[in-house]
Amino acid sequence: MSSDQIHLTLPNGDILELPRGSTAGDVARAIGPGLAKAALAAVVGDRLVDLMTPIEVDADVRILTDKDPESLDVLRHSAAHVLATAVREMRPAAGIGFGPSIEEGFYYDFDVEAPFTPEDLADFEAKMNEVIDADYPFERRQVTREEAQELFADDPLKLERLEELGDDEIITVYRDGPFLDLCRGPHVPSTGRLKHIKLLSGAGAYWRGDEKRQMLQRIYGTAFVKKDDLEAYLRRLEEAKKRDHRRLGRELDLFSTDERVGQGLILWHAKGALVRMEIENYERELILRHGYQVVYTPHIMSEKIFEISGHLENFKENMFGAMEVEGAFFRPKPMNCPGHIAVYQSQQRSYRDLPIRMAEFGTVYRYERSGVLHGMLRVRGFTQDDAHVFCTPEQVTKEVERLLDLVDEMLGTFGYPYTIELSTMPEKALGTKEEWDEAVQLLADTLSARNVPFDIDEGGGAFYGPKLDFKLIDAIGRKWQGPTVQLDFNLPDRFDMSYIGEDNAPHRPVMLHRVLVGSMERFVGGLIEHYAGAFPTWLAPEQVRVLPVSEQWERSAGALVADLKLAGVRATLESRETLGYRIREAETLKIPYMGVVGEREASDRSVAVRKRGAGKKQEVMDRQLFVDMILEEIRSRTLG
RNA sequence: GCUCUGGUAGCUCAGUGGUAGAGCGCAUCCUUGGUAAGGAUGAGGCCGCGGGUUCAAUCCCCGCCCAGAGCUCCA
Repeated sequence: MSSDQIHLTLPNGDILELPRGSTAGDVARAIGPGLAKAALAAVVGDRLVDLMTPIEVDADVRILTDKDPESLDVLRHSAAHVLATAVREMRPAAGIGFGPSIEEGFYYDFDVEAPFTPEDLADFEAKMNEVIDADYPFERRQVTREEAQELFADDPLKLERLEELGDDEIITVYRDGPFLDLCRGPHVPSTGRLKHIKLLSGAGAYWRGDEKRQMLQRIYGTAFVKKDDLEAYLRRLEEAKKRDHRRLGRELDLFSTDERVGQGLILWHAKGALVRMEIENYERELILRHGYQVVYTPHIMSEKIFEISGHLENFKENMFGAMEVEGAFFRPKPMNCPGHIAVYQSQQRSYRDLPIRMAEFGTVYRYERSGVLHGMLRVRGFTQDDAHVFCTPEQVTKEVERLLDLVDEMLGTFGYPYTIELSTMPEKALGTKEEWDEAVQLLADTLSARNVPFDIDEGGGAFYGPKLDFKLIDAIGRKWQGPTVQLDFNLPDRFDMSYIGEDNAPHRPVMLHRVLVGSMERFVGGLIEHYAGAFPTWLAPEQVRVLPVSEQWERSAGALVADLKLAGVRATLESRETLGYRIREAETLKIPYMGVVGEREASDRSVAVRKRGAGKKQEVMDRQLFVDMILEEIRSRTLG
């Protein structure tokens, strides 16, 4: 076997022998002209590379075509270069920053005098299509540091990036037509391989994401292999817009904000409050069944307790300022844990008392910078369905398991599939590395023991402990922050918490923080989008709207409303305007059921039931059956 | 907080250096309807707030407040 040959193993097990330094493109050509033409990139070993990168050692090689999901990343990264190509053609003075592919597309940051207008984006997109039509090959070239410095002499941002590259790193540049970029790759073979691109928006972005650095102008776009995929993505953006909880919140009269009240503070209207109340009632019933006790603690507390808890040390920038009362300082609480600990410490605890599972719908206030506020999803005052489990070290695993069950039951009720992330020690943290490792291990073991899959979020823990984050997946596939379970080996120390053990000596309890919905505000905001405003009957603020065909049948219809109300169903009577108008209105308001009463129904005490979204497919049924059906639907919290 | 964009009737939005319009909604009247908009009439505006330029500002300029798209950060 000669040393200038390498052996490349293909996915089907075949081994190709090629000269050392051959590229993945050569591999594709060796396999066949069809694949050579279809190839976009390749995976060599475990590395994603382009077809121009030389291969120096024996490896497994897999050629990627537009059928492989990995090639989408490459495609989008190349699209970012094509964007920069277009921008540089039209604005030669534009400085260039970074241009990576991201989850749903790509962006490129430019250093320009003035922000881009929507018209600019349209022009750039047109230019991009010219670049694509020109089908410039992407040329990869390895260069020395000195060469690179010369090539990018006029691009200070690129020079800065170059500075950071270690001496042992390979420096490569990529050219497509007139545009040259410092870039690690990989790229598709030529610009003509990009078929379906779309520029989406422009916005400011700090250089290197650092708010102390200059603001660049970022252009977001996306690219897909297939036209259908691009169109489906754009449709999904439209769908997301339609579901926007701020818009539905107003249209359905669920909540509002008021600048006189202040930024990031939610006014729950009667209908929104009903949705929240149902969730709270459900959850209270759920947790009492799961062995929790419910407490209430004050909204403001003396600063002393936040000194003990470490919040003034670690969370101060998120806390509202102090208010002075008779020489003492008070603050709105940013978390509920200190209050719960104080309840725990109101008496001496025995191991026989543990575990104590203490819950509260606790309203907390956090100072959030104005720019991050967003509808109900990011606010300054919110109510957490907070709970703390105080237990012995031996009980932790069991308690975590119980929490997994609780979360599973709760999320099932709302129809959310979910994934789990385990977050580890962040930079700014209380406690020792050993305590953290122990806690992380315990959580991981508990999940593994039940065969629950999870991802690791390195450094994503809260400052006081590692956590499990449950990510909800909504009806259109978006991820939302869901329940969290956090282990805390720190607060018990800071508060010097104890319980008396079997040995008649004091011991330190373990503390678990957990939320299910997280914040009522964020959860309801998310639910509005998940259900697109069409709440399942048990949550719907108005469950049944009864419509007499004409005012003549108002008495009969009114009797039905009375029956429904008596049974505990939220029902209303609407008799103005035409029947068609009222049906349209009820559909628009996404009321789950309409009950139409006319001559026929009045005479035999029935009702024509029209279900939301079902159009003319209605069912005439006995009124008692109708009431029972609704009640059962509410009782079982049926979805959709 | 930063960059940009916006703020006109309850909502969605037009509009102009000479104090303002549409559709929906709302009110009243007519209509008494059979499954997604019946008709007529009418009310409703500190044109976000403060200052400046101007004979004159909703419009131009400055500051502030609020909202939106992002950046950074989070339940």
